[in-house]
Amino acid sequence: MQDRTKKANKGGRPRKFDEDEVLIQMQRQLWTTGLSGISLDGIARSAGLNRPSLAAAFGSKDAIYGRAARQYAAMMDDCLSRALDIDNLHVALRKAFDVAIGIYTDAGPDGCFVICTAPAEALTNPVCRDILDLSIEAIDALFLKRLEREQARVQSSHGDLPALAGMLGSTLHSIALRARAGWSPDRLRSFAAGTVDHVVKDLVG
Amino acid sequence: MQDRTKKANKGGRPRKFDEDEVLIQMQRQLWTTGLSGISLDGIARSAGLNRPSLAAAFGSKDAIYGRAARQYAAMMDDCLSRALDIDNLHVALRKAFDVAIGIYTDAGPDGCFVICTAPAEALTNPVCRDILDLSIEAIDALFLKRLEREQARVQSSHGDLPALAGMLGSTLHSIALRARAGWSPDRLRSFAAGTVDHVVKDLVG
DNA sequence: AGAGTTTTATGCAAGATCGCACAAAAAAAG
DNA sequence: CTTTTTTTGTGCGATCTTGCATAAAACTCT
Repeated sequence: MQDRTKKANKGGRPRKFDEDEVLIQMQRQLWTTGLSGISLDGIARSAGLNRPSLAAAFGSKDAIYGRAARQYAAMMDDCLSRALDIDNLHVALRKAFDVAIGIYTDAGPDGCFVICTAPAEALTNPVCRDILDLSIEAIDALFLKRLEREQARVQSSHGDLPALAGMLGSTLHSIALRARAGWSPDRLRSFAAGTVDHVVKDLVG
Repeated sequence: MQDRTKKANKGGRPRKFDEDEVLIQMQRQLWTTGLSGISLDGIARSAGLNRPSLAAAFGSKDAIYGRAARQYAAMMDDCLSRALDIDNLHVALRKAFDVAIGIYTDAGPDGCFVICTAPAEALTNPVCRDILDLSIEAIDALFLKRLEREQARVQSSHGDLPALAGMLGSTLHSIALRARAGWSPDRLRSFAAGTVDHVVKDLVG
């Protein structure tokens, strides 16, 4: 009966590594190589611990990927939610895309962890399929919620909200891919502005 | 000095396979598993020939992927161009998305070959990076060309054409991912309609 | 200090992967 | 019929990958 997190230590040799820290390192590795692009050996090396330790702490490669992906998705949701919390819709949307573009390009042309690495194996690996599906729905829901809040604020019934939210989600997906293809942050921001301006004008103007 | 295609046969044992036919089979295999999701052994098995023959005819796994991807991109470009050739903008765009959705879902929830398999290894494999970048630019260009044609037809200077083309391209990218996540053709068509209607209204209405 | 517990670190064994070599087979050319 | 050319099919060897076993190390609790 293994506990998912660190079990309440009642003795035993102490770990040489911090679980969260190692998870971040493995996340970065999987982010750049994809799930099948790296072996358990490679992950262990890049995380600075040996394979049996890693296997004991995290399990199989799929399990590691799953945890890394969920951690990423939660972080992303958090960052976007905070940005979208801004009162002015236009500012909120631009901020949300700015934040995302930052994450997609800060450490290199990485793009989105989920959007760029999960699809490749979504047909053969339930872990990838599930996280992909969940992430897509989550992003749509995030934008839709923000647009609904805006529509409630101004009493206008302009615009098909789910469609507009879908356009914002699509733009984010595409930016994730374009970042991976090497587009510069500036170019990505300008690209995002096109859709954002459009959506805001349609809803408010 | 190897010829890329079949060299003008002036003797020698005849091949037991058709090169184009085998390429299609390998393309389908790579489409579902991704580049790193299958071994040369597996590709050879699924194509019905043995590894040395395959290596002699096509080269490394990267070379195979490159040819499969280029073939797919050319096919896609062709299909979309034909659809966009329709005079009525609204009909043309809907047709283009219908065709794409067909390709993305006809044989299962495959999504787009390039968009779903290239990003994962784009950072570590120049072949993947290049085909991804090219495909993104090609799709943008395709939509932009069609919108410019429309703007020339009606003498209106409404709308930021590159931005609108980008929104259409983003929608196509997103649909490629959503198809891979298991969305039904009907749901995808309805999703596409949201952006298409929007773009058409902005440009023409 | 001793017992119990947990992690570390090394290493082995089985299987996958891939490049390459080599002989046999099948066709054209002389 | 022989030579030349090209493909086929088998198989070997080196490396990678992964699960598992095992002994030593480090810490807690009694």
